[in-house]
Amino acid sequence: MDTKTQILDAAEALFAEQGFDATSLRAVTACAGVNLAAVNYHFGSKDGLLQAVCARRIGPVNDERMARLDEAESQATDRVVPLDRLLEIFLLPALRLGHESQGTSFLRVMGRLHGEMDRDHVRGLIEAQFATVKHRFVEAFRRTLPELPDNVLIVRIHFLIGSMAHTMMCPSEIVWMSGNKMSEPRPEELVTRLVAYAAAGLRAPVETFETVESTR
Amino acid sequence: MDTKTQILDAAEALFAEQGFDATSLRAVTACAGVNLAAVNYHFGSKDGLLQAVCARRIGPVNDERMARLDEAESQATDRVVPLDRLLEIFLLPALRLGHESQGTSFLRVMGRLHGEMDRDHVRGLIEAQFATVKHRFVEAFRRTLPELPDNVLIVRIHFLIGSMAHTMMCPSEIVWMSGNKMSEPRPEELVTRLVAYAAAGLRAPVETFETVESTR
DNA sequence: GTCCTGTTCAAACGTTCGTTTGAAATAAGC
DNA sequence: GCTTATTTCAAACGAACGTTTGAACAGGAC
Repeated sequence: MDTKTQILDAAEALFAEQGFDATSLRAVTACAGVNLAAVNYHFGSKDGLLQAVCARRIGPVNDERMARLDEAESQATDRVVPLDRLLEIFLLPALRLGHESQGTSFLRVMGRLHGEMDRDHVRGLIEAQFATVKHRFVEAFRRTLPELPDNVLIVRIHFLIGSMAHTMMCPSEIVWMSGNKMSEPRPEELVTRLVAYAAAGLRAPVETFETVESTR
Repeated sequence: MDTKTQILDAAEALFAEQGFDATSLRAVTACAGVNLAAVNYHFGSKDGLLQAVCARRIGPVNDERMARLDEAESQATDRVVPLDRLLEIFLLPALRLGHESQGTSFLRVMGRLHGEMDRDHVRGLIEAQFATVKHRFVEAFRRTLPELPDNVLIVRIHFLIGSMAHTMMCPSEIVWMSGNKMSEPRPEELVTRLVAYAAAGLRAPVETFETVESTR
């Protein structure tokens, strides 16, 4: 029983460091201090290991998101949750993983997987885990931003998820972009800043077109 | 001479489809219709091929960004380019690659590389290509948003780049998020929407803290 | 024609990978 | 305490990988 979690911890760390493809099962088992065959015995295959690594973290995060959303909607009138609160509910459980000792490196795994969504097994894994969360939050955003046309809302949520994924994946890029004058912000700061940034973006007036085409 | 570009085209397409690690040189050379050894002959190694694939597209994009920024700054008073114009200059050359026949798949390569920034050879490659662009645009953003503290500005630019990278990498996620009710937007529409969204986000009032901590 | 330079080719090299195997070790059931 | 079932282990398997090699081929220069 201990072997399984040892493998999961090692795999999580190594996947985060080097990516899924670049991490060999030999490296995982060596880092975990177990036999090479243990991965195939406990998880069936390397893909099965990836699935288990993800499920262990995503499940609780999405459960917390849903619970908080349920609570906020039940307290609100007409189930309309204010935008800032909605964003915080969506972002905080995910970004706060970085502070828990075990979940530190998982953020990078998730961010990385987001970038591999087009590979079939990864895509299926992600969509299965996030289908209900997506549905519930899109609905909630729609309720709190009723003036926004649906296609605009969807694209803007896509931008939001991009910022979130990018921040989860490579927060160190902030350091580089500041010319090494900043250190990596704490997750709470990132959430606060992203909530303010995305709330303003989501509330922006809907664009009138042709502003871009005319510059060509 | 033809062999080189045939390899570059094939590699670009396959890297975009499957990622760098998952693409074998045998697949590249088969797709290009050339001999396996041609890659090592013309590009030295698989990493060299990746570098060449990137350089071929990033160079012109960044050149165009710089040229447009130069032009806009010279026309503006005190070199202060309006925020919307600045965003458009930054985003359009990158996102418009998707419309050119040859560059279609390169967006995914770039987006993917953004997610692999922590692997040393990739990081070095990206930072070298983007160092001057980063510097110039951070300065330009700072001039047009002088009221924003530097650490806030940097983090918000990071959010912007996340939205851009995510949009370049997996625009099809928009289709999924809409429940297959939308089709993939054209690049011009994406730029217009992202400009409006990011401009509002960048202009948002600076956050007063403790709004998040208090909810724990 | 002869040399020289640049390019292509089939074949192989050595490594590393994910996975499998069958026996040894450990734990559990009764 | 013998018999199950479960878990570990060393070793190997076959496949796929990036890279190298050395011969074959091309086409100008002179």
